[in-house]
Amino acid sequence: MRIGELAKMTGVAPRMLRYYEEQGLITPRRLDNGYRVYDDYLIDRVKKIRGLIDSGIPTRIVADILPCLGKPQTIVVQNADPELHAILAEERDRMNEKIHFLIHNRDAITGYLEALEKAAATGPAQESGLPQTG
Amino acid sequence: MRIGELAKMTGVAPRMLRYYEEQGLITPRRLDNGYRVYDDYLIDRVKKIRGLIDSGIPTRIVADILPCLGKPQTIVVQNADPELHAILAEERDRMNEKIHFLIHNRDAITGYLEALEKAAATGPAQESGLPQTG
DNA sequence: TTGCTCCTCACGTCACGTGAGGTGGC
DNA sequence: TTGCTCCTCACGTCACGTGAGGTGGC
Repeated sequence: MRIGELAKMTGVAPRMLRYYEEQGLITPRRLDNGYRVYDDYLIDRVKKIRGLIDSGIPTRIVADILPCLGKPQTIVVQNADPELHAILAEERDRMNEKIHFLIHNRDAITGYLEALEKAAATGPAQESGLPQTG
Repeated sequence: MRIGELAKMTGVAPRMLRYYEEQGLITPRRLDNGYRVYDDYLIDRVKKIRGLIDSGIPTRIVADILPCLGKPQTIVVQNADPELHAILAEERDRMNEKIHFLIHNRDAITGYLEALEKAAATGPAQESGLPQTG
């Protein structure tokens, strides 16, 4: 499949797929005309890459983590150096913090939205209590 | 309080506090020597700013959302234009997606870490099954 | 003076977005 | 030819990090 189709399958823009290639996260083959060709298994890989980057993990660490997330049967744990363990544990903690923060903020925004809708239903000039952030 | 103390209280680097000021999110007073002075209530505000930016909300939208999250008793819902409602609803949805993604990735990483630790306990040369991402 | 904090540029980085200008295939 | 996709530069942006070079207060 070519870059446009992979972009549609994953929701990741072609520009970003080229960027991830530049960062060494994916290495598609090329046709004679220079067009990139992607195998089907890369759909999953790209989604994982997006998930990790979205989690705030920089590309060079994504490159370390990726082999841990694919083809579980073939991962030889012995190969994992202790440094990777530390990196992963740190990232997990950071992700936990982020999850809590996100939930907190989402609830605050949801509360405000509900107040807005209630106000719209009962008429204008209302005041709103809402959950506190911080 | 000065910038260094606020940085300690919030975990946000002085450079970032100056950046948020540049973006119009906080406006500290100044001493005669040019030093920034922050009131106590800004601790909370800075934490909220961090939370929102960490949620992937850009500073110019943070500026819109901030007044909704502080001093709940005094928010007059009437003042909120429908555009803000749409922005907030969109952000809430985005945050929900992100939360799910983060939880999924965290679980995958946690699973791998557990496999690593089990392998370390039972000896080397083990293989690891782990939860799939994607 | 020493050591700490603060200040303002100002350049670097990382993960993007967005063109410009050109080619390939139906 | 038209319309679509693809290509490679290459500059812009946003939220930062990291100095350089200098000042203020104990």
